[in-house]
Amino acid sequence: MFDGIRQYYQELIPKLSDEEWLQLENRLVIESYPKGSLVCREGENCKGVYYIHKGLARLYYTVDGREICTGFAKEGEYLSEYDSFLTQSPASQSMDVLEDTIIINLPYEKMQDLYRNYPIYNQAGRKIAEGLFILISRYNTRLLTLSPEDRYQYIIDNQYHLIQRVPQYMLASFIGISPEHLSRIRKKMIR
Amino acid sequence: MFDGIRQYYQELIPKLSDEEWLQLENRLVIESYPKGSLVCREGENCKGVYYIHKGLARLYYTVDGREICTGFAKEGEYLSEYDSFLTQSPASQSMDVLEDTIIINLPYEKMQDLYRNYPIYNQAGRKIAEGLFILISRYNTRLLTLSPEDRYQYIIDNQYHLIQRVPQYMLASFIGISPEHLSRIRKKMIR
DNA sequence: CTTTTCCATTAACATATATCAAGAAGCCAG
DNA sequence: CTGGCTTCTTGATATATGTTAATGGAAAAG
Repeated sequence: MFDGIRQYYQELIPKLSDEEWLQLENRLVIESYPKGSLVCREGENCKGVYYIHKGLARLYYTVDGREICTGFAKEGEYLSEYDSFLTQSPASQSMDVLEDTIIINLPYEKMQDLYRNYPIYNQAGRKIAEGLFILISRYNTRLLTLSPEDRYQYIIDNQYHLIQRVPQYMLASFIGISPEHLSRIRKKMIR
Repeated sequence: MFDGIRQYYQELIPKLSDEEWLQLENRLVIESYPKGSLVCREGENCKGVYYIHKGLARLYYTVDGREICTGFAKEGEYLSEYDSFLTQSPASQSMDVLEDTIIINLPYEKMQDLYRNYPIYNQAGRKIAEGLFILISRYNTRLLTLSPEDRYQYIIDNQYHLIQRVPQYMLASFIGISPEHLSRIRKKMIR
């Protein structure tokens, strides 16, 4: 069960000891979410950082009753409304799962506890934050510098699993356009 | 000279010792940039994280010969093409200064050196990365969920110094619209 | 299976925002 | 001062993209 996540941390902290790992493992919580269910809700404090053991999760804003997706995570990846998690303030995005999903959750209090008592985890925390920064920064770059068509092409080239597992109208909002417009772009690209 | 930046780190690491601080101070480099000069250029590896001691710096993409601003930093704030800095890969944005500016630079190698020999700085690195994540994440939120008019209003309410120190056409690209459109929005808001 | 719901496509139309072009205003340099 | 940059404004026009609505197919539910 914990093999994947242990390897994940082992790569962040090469010299992680068995004892230190055990301290983390003892703080992890396994949670199971049926397809379509909410992991955390906009307006509430995000209670964890979520490692996806199996399944697919999504992060999204709700604006005027419409959903705008900003991120997805599949097996072996992390996802969280990290702003809300870090500041323990109301989230501006919700998180739900698009398939039956098993999550390994590191709750906020446990994580602070870990930082305090096992300072080596600051190194993991640093690299996680750095990784999330790079992720959102590149997402931003694509939104600001590429055309809608090129943004879709980027997904085809680099995140093809999303094309297979995520409904097209969600991908449309992910690249910042309407579902109808994406449909037209696809039609044009086929020619 | 180093008072501001020392206090900055002291807040990130409350129990920072004099010895540890000295190790950081010895690695800092003071740099002076005349108004309009480049701190780092798109396509090149970003060599530092820059603490602004005096002046005003800006981060921007160049797309089809046009500049798109994504961030500003004034005295007491940090700025960097952090993706490029962390990965030591070509930057997708350039950084320049809008006024005569004095920067305190922590170069990449020195920072890695610090992480290795003084692990406590992982805590500072974590908090800096977390802070930068929150910054870009909220910028993203505003771009995706607010109207152009509300994004401009946000600057008036929360970053008024930008209105005073940054040319309007740069602010326009910062909120994701053309200079002409911002001019019209301003006209409408005056009424 | 059959029914319902969800999703993708297509077309006609609407609109926000960009672009182009010109002039006015402010500001710096000689 | 005065002439030249740079920036801001304004108007006319263009266009990318959104919106609305209808259709058909696929997938899920019973």
